[in-house]
Amino acid sequence: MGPTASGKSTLALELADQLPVEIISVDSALVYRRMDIGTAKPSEQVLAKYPHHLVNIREPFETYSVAEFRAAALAAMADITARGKIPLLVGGTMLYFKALKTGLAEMPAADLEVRAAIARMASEQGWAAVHRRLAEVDGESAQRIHVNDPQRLSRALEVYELTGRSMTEWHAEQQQARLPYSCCELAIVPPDRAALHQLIALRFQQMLDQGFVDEVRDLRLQQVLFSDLPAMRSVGYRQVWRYLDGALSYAEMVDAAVVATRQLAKRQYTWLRGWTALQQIDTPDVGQTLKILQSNIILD
RNA sequence: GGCCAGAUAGCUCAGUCGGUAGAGCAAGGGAUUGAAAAUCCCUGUGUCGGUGGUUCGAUUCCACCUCUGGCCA
Repeated sequence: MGPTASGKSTLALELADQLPVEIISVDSALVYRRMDIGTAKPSEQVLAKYPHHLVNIREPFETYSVAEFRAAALAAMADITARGKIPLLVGGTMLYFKALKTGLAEMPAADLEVRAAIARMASEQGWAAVHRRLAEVDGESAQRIHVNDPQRLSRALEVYELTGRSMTEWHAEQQQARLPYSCCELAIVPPDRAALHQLIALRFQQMLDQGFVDEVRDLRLQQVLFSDLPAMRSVGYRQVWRYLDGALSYAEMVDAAVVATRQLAKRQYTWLRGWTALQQIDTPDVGQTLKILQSNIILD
């Protein structure tokens, strides 16, 4: 684990050179095909040499979810271990790691029709009305979820509409998932935030040099995409989209994208600070990482 | 060189009829259960350009200076 631009991918490849591992990507953006430059996806050559699971498995107009990730990751882990290898989970989508570690309640998947109905209610009566409605059917969730958080309000009400039971009830029933593996939970946590910020700006400039704007332009030409698709809301893609719409100048786009990346990194730090049983390293150092893995008896 | 406008938070700017100031953005902290690179919540930020004057009291009024922009020469 680790914040964006901390060197996770490179470290993973170096580990793969020395250990019998297969990489499973834990990343909500790498799942999308044709979103390569802006997601800092490993090159085709690298992907060919080092098999990556859960990369390039969706079209940009499709959705993905933490539940789909969890199921696919568990399947990949079973497959990899059955072949006598070690799964190496690498990525920065902390909710996915969390779901893998502690499981998910057995609630139904998203339902587009119900979501549309809730969105209609919100546009007609406001999100405060949705919040009041949620309070009627699931007081605990209504208390937990802020009135201004449309995404969570919508989901909580959606679960009730779909099942007639509150999200709170579903959560209460959830059983602790135990992964049938011994795990080493390791994060790269760069101690110098300012240095990481510099790296983030540098990396975005490199993405632009590699033709990131053209990548987004081509996506818009080739597929029917909307700015509110999850894929197009990703860091960088959202800002380039607005630039191509003429809503931002080039300089504004660059600035906004770098800012959004910094803010992503900050949220990742927050996840990591609260992570229990976390091994931490300052830099993506292979030697140090191998030592930590050995002392955790992961390796024989 | 002259005239005009400006100088206030990291940035863009508002404001104080004279009682030492506040928005947005940035930043920092937090939340996070099928959209999570998402979506939210909380919190500061300060020699109010410098020096003098008037005043009980000046960031606010006055003078000079410095810098920036515009116009004129």
